[in-house]
Amino acid sequence: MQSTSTHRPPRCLDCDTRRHCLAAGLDATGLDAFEHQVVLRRHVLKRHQRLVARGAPFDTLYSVQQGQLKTERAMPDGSRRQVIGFHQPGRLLGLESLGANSHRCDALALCDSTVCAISYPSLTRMMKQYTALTRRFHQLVGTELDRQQTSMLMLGTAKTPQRLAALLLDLADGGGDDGCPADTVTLRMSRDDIASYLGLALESVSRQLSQFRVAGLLAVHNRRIDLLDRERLRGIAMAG
Amino acid sequence: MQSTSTHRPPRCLDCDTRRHCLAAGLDATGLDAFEHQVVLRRHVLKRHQRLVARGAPFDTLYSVQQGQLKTERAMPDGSRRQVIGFHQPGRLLGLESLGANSHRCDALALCDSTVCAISYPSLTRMMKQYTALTRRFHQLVGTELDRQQTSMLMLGTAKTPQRLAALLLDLADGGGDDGCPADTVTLRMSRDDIASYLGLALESVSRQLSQFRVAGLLAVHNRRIDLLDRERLRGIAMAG
DNA sequence: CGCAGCCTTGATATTCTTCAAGCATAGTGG
DNA sequence: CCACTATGCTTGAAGAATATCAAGGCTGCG
Repeated sequence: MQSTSTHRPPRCLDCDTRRHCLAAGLDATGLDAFEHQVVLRRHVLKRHQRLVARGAPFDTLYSVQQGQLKTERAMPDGSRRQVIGFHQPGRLLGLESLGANSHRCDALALCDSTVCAISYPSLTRMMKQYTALTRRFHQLVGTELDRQQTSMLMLGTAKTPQRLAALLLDLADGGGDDGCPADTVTLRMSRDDIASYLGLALESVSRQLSQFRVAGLLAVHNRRIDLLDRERLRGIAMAG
Repeated sequence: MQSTSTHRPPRCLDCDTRRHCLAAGLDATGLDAFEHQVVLRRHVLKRHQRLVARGAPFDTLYSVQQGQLKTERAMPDGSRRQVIGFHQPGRLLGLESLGANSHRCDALALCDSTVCAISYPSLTRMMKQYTALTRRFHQLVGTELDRQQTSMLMLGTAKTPQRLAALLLDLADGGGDDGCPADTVTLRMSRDDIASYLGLALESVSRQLSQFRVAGLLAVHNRRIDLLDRERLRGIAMAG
């Protein structure tokens, strides 16, 4: 972890993403305990700043409060990197390290972001008492596994158009600040990141975007994408 | 879940895989509580028998005691299936459903197997009291996420030879009944299953096995594979 | 204004899939 | 016990999808 501002953004009670985060479902007392015993601090990250480095000792999970991050993973020998996930507010980072002593992924901010550092030992302690917290934690873990399996399914069986359409729709859902689908998606990541995540060459991503544009499915303005025909995109994402 | 024998195979105390399963690390008292309060029953499965059907209400996890199972996943519309994982003794099934009300995967026995059904509500209750159990559960969850991310990395970035070499070495590790690497691997799954898991056509798997054979890396006797040159296989799995 | 990074597009090369045929194996019933 | 059949596996040839190589354009920042 690298140096970050020590400024403390919204406390749990005032936090916009409380509804979706690990603390969701806690009452006022619980929320207070969570904030003081479990949340170690809040990190304010600048674009491209690293939050977690692979190999760092694991005792902290991270909850995205604002912004967006990517997690990356490399082969043991360093060859072949891949983006494993894009993380929007409410998602938990570091879960794949629960079985190890050290973090298994790098995590980097795609835009200016804030992240809550969560003490894993303290979380464990607090879960003994707060069933709602345990339930929520397990929910997030399950969702994460589910999401990854969906990614595996994409990487294993889907062609380029399906992969890209699915990602765009994914980013659009929950991309609206209200958590609702938005008709315009701002890509916070480079074409390179997208390609890596989808298991494609970056040129393929570029070409596919152009094809979607020509087909009238969307409009491309740099990293802003206007979804013009959600229905057809959804059809492509599902069945090709 | 389909009908299974009601015979109860090894109790926890006598179980060979206790060392690797969810109950690892529990003392005698804990083990007793685990067996009586958390383990609902043990399923004896015949080859090809289904343990879990996608969509079944979720309140049970499964721990593999003996044998091997595969989990499969399909697109919502049913097109495109993929094998998500092969599960050997000690592994937990159903974790991806923790965030949902219903199971998200199918699970099928690849050979005659026994599986412990674990009540998720009871497990949650018992974890409040037994820290070691919580720790172990989180460890298994983390390992599962880690494993899946490694699969994503393979599916996204690796060529055919790398994928297959990595799988063979994976199956060899822990394939020995003592949990140690074995020099001969018995594939419990079809070429089709392997291909699906690796995101390839089954013909590609077959061809690649032949190439490995010609190169003197292994010998193929149906589903029994003798690994003749682990080192070179490992090199291929890592860097191609 | 100009540089640097990012993105698009085109041409070519490669990998993998698909289609098709034949072989081997394990299981079945005579 | 043996022949028979279904299933799974291997191999070959053709074709499709995608990567790679190469060049040029756009954009945002200094």
